[in-house]
Amino acid sequence: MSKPTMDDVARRAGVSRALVSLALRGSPKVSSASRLAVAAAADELGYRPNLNARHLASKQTRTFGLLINDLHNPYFPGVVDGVKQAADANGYRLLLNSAFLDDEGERGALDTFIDFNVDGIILTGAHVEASVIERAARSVPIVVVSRPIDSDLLDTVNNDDELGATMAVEYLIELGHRHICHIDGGRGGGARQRRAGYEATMVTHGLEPFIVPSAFTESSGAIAAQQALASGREFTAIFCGNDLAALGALDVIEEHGLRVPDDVSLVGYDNTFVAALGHIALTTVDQGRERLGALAVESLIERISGGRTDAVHHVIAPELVVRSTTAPPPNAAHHT
Amino acid sequence: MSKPTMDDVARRAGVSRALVSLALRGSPKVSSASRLAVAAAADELGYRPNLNARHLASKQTRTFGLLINDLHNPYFPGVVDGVKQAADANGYRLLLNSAFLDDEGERGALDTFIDFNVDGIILTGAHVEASVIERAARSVPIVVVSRPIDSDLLDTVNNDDELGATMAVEYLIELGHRHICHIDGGRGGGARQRRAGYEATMVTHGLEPFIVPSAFTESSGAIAAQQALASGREFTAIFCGNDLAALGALDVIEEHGLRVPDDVSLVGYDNTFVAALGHIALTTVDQGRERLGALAVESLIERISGGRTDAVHHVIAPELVVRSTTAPPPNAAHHT
DNA sequence: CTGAAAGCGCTAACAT
DNA sequence: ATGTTAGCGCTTTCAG
Repeated sequence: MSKPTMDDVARRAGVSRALVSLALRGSPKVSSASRLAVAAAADELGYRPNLNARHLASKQTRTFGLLINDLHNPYFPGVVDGVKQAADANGYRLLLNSAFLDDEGERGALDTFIDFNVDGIILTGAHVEASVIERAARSVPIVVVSRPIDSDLLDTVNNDDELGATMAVEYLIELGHRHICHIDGGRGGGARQRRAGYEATMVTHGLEPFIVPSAFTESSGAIAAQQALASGREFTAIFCGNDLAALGALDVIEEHGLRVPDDVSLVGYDNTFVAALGHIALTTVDQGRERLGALAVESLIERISGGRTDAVHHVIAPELVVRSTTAPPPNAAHHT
Repeated sequence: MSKPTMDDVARRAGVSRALVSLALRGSPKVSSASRLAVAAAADELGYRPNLNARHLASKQTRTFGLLINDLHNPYFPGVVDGVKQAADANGYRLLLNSAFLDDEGERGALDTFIDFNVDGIILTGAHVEASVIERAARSVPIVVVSRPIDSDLLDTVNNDDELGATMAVEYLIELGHRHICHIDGGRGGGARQRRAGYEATMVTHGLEPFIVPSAFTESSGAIAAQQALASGREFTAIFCGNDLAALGALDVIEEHGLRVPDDVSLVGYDNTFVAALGHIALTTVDQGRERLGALAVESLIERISGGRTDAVHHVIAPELVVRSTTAPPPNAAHHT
């Protein structure tokens, strides 16, 4: 005796299969007598609807595909939380896929979502070319989180990276820093905007930008810090593309016998839990990641149920979180 | 013009639908001529098979459900990596679900997996009662990672938590510690075994156990450390249930003006990336999490393709990773 | 309010 | 090697 089907329930309840379908989904056009009979029968049989059959017949899955690139980056769980909560609240399931940082994998994950007939896709941390995402967006609503993409085929949800970077750099300048290095985030989501914010702010203040290319990982942050130190260029502060890179930089700086923040100030981005550890206490910028996740779901639902078809690009304001890795530069006294 | 179906491909290639099905799945009983014609037609049409239809018809999904409880714990991404890699290698897709730490959610996630008809389920970090999991295991192969469960309905994959704990405590004892506190992991996977290892080792060495109940999170670790400190009981070292708890404890210890490892030695469990940060340099125990993930997939495949039906419980050896949070106790000189 | 009938797009015998 | 014929389990018109 394998799993009971809807027919079994119908037979047991003494009604037709169609009615069972309606009753189980709480349709208003079912008498309460039948409704009860069906519920009882389903319960006794331990009936569970076969989702594949349902999805095939209804052509919708009440499921969102969520593609996360780097599960190792503690930034993402926060986004997932926001997405998950909003999805739950709206009766949507989540199909998660982490893609291991390679474009081929991301493309494949997108295709799989579409083949599965998800009702919408949320991408975060995806590196794949925008055109690939746009192509996919023709068959299903897509929203991209934490990566600004200028497209009218899909929605995006971001914090204002440029503003966040500006806030961080302005803060360092206020502290008295003149030589501020930026370890950038390479292809990472929002990295370009943060770099732009850094650059513009430096220029505005008549300071010379000093950018070391890197990525959103600890190891690349370490390498970049290494290079910055080896370059011989003077700097008293580093603004890193994200927290992870800052962590890597922190290690290298201390290995070189320099102290943070006494010799070098350090600022990250994302306000991940690691930044909050008392032992690290990294000054950083908070994106409001739960909020971003929730907005992503809302966007999708607007398209699905609200019939919206034009793209919306959400931008929320980031927040500077000052902790203990920032202080006036060592020679601040001379400058005042 | 909506998505092309298999019929469209068949028509275009001038063959029957069944043949398209076979050709597309690389069956050997298709002439290379047809194979080519089908491939060409599919390509021109941009055909993609509808997975829901396929799954419904074939009654299998080539998909594993992966349930992770706490996405915020950096331990899990490692397991996911192992799982993902092994799944890819064997042509299985992954359906991830993070469950937000509540039993109801976990139960729901399990059901959803089953309703989706996944071919197997991998659970990690799940707190839900074993009986719930066992019930689910009657309809689909299940393997539980990093939580020892004595059941012959499902497989488990674990590191030897008791051994790992023993190694950690033995190491502290060797360093000269006599008063070692254990901040335990409560309901967390493997927590009971680690506690047992701690307790047994202490007793073996004629030392008195000092256990503070806690959980696998940073905040609970902090609270527990607070309690340990407030208790007035003497201790020169703490063995924590996992890295996260150790991080929380570390903060509290330092807030109390004590230094690690000079005043208090600290050991974690899991060897997450945070432990490896130069700035933290936490002594900890490595479970070999990628390996655990890979073994989980292997177990599932043995049941699915190998026809295995009796339960297998894998236990792999953990490894002590000594870093900088451990040192002889402050008064070591007196003891020698 | 309820039932009958026709698919959803694919796979899987069974023939040929 | 290829085509025919049934379904998989559900939803959804359409009558009544």
